[in-house]
Amino acid sequence: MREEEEEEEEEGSDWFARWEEQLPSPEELMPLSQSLITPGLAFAFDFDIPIAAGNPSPTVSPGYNLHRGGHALTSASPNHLPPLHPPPEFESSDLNSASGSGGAGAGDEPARTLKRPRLVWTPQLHKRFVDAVAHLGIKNAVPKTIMQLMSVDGLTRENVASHLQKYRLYLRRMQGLSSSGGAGSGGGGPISATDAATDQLFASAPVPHHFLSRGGPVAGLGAPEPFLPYVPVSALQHHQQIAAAIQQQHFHQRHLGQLGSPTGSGVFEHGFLNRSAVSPSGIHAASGIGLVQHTASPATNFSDDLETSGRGSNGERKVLTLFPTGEH
DNA sequence: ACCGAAATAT
DNA sequence: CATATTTCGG
Repeated sequence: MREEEEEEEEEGSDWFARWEEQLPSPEELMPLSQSLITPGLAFAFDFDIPIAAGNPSPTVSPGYNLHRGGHALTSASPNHLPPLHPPPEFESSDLNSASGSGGAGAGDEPARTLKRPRLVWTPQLHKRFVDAVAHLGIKNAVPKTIMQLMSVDGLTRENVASHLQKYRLYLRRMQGLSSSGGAGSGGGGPISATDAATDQLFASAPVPHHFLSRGGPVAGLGAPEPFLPYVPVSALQHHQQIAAAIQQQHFHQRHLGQLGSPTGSGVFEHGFLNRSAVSPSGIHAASGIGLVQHTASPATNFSDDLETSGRGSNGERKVLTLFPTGEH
């Protein structure tokens, strides 16, 4: 059979291996009404009381609401391993579905002045973003399309647009760099420090060859492929979102000073989409989620590909460097 | 209405 | 200080 030029997923991305088996219909997940975050998961972060042990309360119904209390949580521990007592079975539980379809019109949750916390772009998420863009072609890669292709719940056009903006700048930067020999210092560098930092994120994802400079529609085909699995969303998540919750609270622990490393502690701990959309439906949201079932592999699936920690602690900026920082 | 970049907020 | 969100213009 044909092999697309898929990006070979290294380490840990098993879902790629069998994604074709369960490949869900785009229509199924297209409707981003499902709340990816299951209530149970929500509890996950609710347990902020680590080890507290007690927590025998599967009773649910606490309202996954993330309390914005400031509690430190595992902050000191470099080890952000997922708590081992996560909700073993996060079924949909009850959750006030009530309205469900009955609500009909107007049902949508206005979210009551709920401000969206802050979306954290994780390498995984970014990866998806890049993949989507790659398949769409820079040309057609517009926020809306990308957003739809990514099929990530909670992701809004604005989110993508913003990221896309940065991404483009990033690409531009690299392009220009190669050619300009030394240049650089002369008129000042429009170089924003941001670039350097963003690099680490962008570097995490392989940049599709032709991204630089030209971006044509993928070979000009009329019917774009189904893109890759839309599913990873669930797989990607898992404990990460827990971290997200943490981050959500206010965890902004970066602050390294001018000499600190950008990747300081906690930068890579960010989580994932933390949006508990609270979709009333919740019914089988599992459409695309629960497919981790008949895979033969026992433990696997989720694997954290995040590592890059590299925190030197020595005060030297450690940038992941997949690309030469362009040392000038 | 949407994209794109700047400005602003966290 | 770095990032993400929001605002402004095309």
